[in-house]
Amino acid sequence: MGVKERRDRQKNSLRKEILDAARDLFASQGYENVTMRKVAEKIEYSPTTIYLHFQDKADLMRSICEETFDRLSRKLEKILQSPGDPVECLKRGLRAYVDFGLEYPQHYRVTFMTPHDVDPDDVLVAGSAGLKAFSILQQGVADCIRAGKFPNVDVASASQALWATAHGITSLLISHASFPWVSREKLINLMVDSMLQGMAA
Amino acid sequence: MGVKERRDRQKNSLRKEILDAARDLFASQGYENVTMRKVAEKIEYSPTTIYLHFQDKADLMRSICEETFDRLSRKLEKILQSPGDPVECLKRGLRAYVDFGLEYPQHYRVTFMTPHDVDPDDVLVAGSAGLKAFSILQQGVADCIRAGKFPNVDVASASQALWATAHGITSLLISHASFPWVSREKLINLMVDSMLQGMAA
DNA sequence: GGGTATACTTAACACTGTTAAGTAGAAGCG
DNA sequence: CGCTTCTACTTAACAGTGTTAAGTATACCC
Repeated sequence: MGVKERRDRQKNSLRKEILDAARDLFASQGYENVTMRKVAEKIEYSPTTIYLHFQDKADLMRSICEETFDRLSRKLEKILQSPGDPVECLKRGLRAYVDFGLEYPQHYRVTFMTPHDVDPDDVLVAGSAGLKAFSILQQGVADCIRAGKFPNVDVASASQALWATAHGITSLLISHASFPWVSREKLINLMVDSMLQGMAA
Repeated sequence: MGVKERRDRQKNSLRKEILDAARDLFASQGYENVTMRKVAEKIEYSPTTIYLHFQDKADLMRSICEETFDRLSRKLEKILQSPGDPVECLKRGLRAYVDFGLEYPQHYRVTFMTPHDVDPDDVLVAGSAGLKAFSILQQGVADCIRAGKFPNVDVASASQALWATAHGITSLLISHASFPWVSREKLINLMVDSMLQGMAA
């Protein structure tokens, strides 16, 4: 019964084609400026074919964001589980977070800069890819606390504050790219260092 | 020649009616979910009438955001020019910034969480209302530096870092409202205090 | 009162995401 | 082989969007 398998393979390969085309378009033109018809034209199928593989436009974008954010999660895991001072690891993790956001601004925008929870059902589903990355950061914070590096703060507060810090600079650099920022390096260092120092106090 | 004046008055009053209707709708339903036809229906005019007073939908929203952010600017001016420790003033200013964003999430979203500068011409125009508020904060930072409170940091770096800090928590609370945040109070205090402490070090 | 400017509306365009209905062809089965 | 059924896909259409061009009634000016 290899027939069904071949069919599945074909179906999957078209799904991948759609994802590839959409990823390109979303990254270069932004979610709102990409139409289903544009994606369809790029893969040389009719627009409705996409709906055989994805529920709607948002679902298509979500799939792509999940892929991309999985890469961030893996990178963060590697960084935060590396040996050495946990605070130093955390610092490197936060930097990696910002770098990632700036490397995939469109994905970051859709995942973290767009309101997500009108529907209280899919709260967990909606930003799940992004929230997984956060939970890894949180684990890094927990390591620091366990090592006695952050007295007087709890895991939740500290990790949320550090997330908001990294998100603040990431999202502002994305939304106001042509603002006369000081050196990105300097800014990130100042923020991350100050915040980590605040946790350590 | 009071005729033209009366006409102007009438024209202005319709403009105000449009602004009032649109402000309501934008605040309650969000920019994307408000259509020109909805605004028109609310003021009981035809949709095209709006275009006699505003260039397009974005222009309408921009006018409203400018109004709203002007109120923030005035509030920040009052806070930052009040007597006492400039660092304490700055802290209160940052808190006011976050509170403002949470009070007008839709306005904040459009002004600060949406990319603005595809067109390099209207960089200054686009987020002008919001950027004015930033420049007032920057002045507060300058006061702190002048008072010798922030050694080892320059005005630009410090104010940008503090802006990003306030923006980080504001925008995350807006975009992920149903995330299990720790107490808002606690979070803002932790972030602002840590960052200010970092500047003071 | 006749001509002109003003304020507004109606109709339409080009486009969007999405769905319902239709079609060619392969698969399954006698 | 021949018939039916299922699968992958397309065509046509819907309801809606922001926006513009063309038309209309009314108030103003002389």
